Amino acid sequence: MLIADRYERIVELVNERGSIRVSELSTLCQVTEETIRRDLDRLEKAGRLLRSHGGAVSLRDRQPETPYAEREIMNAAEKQQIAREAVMMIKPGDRILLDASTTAWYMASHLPDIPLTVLTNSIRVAAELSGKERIDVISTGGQLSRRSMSFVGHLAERSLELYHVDKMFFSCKGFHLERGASESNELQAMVKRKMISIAEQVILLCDSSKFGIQAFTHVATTSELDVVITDYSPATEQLKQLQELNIAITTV
Amino acid sequence: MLIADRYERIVELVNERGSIRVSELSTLCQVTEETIRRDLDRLEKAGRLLRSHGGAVSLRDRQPETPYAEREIMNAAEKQQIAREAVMMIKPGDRILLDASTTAWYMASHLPDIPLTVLTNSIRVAAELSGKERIDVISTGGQLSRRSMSFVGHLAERSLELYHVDKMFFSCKGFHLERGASESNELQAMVKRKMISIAEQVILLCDSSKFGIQAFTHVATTSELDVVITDYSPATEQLKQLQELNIAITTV
DNA sequence: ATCAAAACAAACAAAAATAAACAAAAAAAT
DNA sequence: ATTTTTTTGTTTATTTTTGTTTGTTTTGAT
Repeated sequence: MLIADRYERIVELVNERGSIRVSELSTLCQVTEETIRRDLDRLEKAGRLLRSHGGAVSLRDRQPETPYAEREIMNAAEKQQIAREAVMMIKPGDRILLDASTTAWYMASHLPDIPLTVLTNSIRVAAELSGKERIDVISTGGQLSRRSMSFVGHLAERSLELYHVDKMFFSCKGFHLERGASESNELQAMVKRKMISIAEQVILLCDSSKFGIQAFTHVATTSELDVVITDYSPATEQLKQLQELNIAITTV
Repeated sequence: MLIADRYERIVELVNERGSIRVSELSTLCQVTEETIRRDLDRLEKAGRLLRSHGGAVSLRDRQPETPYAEREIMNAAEKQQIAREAVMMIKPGDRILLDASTTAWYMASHLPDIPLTVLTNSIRVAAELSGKERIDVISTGGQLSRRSMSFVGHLAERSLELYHVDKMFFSCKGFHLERGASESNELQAMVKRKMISIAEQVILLCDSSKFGIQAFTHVATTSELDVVITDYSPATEQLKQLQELNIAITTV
């Protein structure tokens, strides 16, 4: 069994039963208790369960039910999956950039509390990360955009110019293989374009609802992307196209 | 049963019945009374119930409506009064600056939804104002300061340099007639000094707990202030001093 | 006020769980 | 093919939990 499969199995079991002992997981997964303990440590850091002496407890039922605003979010489960996958790309010490998308917000909530520098224009991301002490959070500032609870405009772009980051994680309204990533709002698009220009590696978080869509404003050509994380399974033809552009695609 | 499960069970039982005896919990959970006592100590420390001789009582229904963080705020009523008074100084079309103090946050919540431009380094102020559509909100951005949920540092100061405002409303740790306004945190102090430099009119929001106090870092000399709003009644001598410096004082 | 029962706190010891260190095996990177 | 990294199991401390014992404090009835 793959290690990731075991992780999934453990989380599943914990959520199913509410709580479970290390010893039980050990026999169920056919690995020693030590291994299970190490797994639980990681899963706890990843925010997928809670450790307790002797075993682990589920986060479900305990965490406040998803707030009103969140229930309306499209493809929430897929976005969460994409966010989890994206978090796995992050190493301690990384300087990363998160945009004001829902998926980036999910990423923030799944980020382990490790030394990191996070630059963002999202209030929600900043607020979420305020609870993680080891993470250095920097906000771009700028004009408040109510709809996305983020900062845009000249000041936001100007602030971004001061920095350089290892990885940028962002989402958009639409993603089209030939036409690239696009956004419905001009101000948001401008901020994202600036973000791309200061990032070493550009990672698009793209749930299936965005595939094949072209929105109002151009944000990035496909070749500007380095990685696409998605729950959509592209056709063989499309995969070849991405390969030719040297873009890694991760399907969750 | 896992320890965490027992904790949950205890809290649940306490909340269900309002109160419960150690002996009863002991038989229900199948552990000795000593263990229950230790559990109750921890749960009380975690703020999940209240200890009492012989057992524990629920916190439910006892909780005040103001959230936990707000309960700890010193002189909350006075600060609210000061905030209301300060809001009365604001005219439609004003460009104002709010710092990251509790009083400024209260001001934000009392601001009417009129055409205004508000510049701030506080996340709470920005979030509060996101509900008022006619107000243009601009955040400075910068490094996140967890304690005050605000932005500080070079970027915050740099952003401020781009603007000029009619009125700045701020608070501080201490205010001393001879020594001026002071702050305990150097980074916050630097931001506030910068704020003062870009404001036409400087208004200090000063509840009585701050009067006569001198904190670590200097923020502003008394003569830099234009208005002081306070719930403290200064002595005639002090009033004369303020008058000589041409500083208006409003006592709420 | 006095006293006995109940409740508690502190100290200790045994058991369970965990953490740390190390080496072997497996997987990934070069 | 090799080196490096990651994962895993094993062994050995260390910590946490729990029950027990002993002495102290609180409570409520006399």
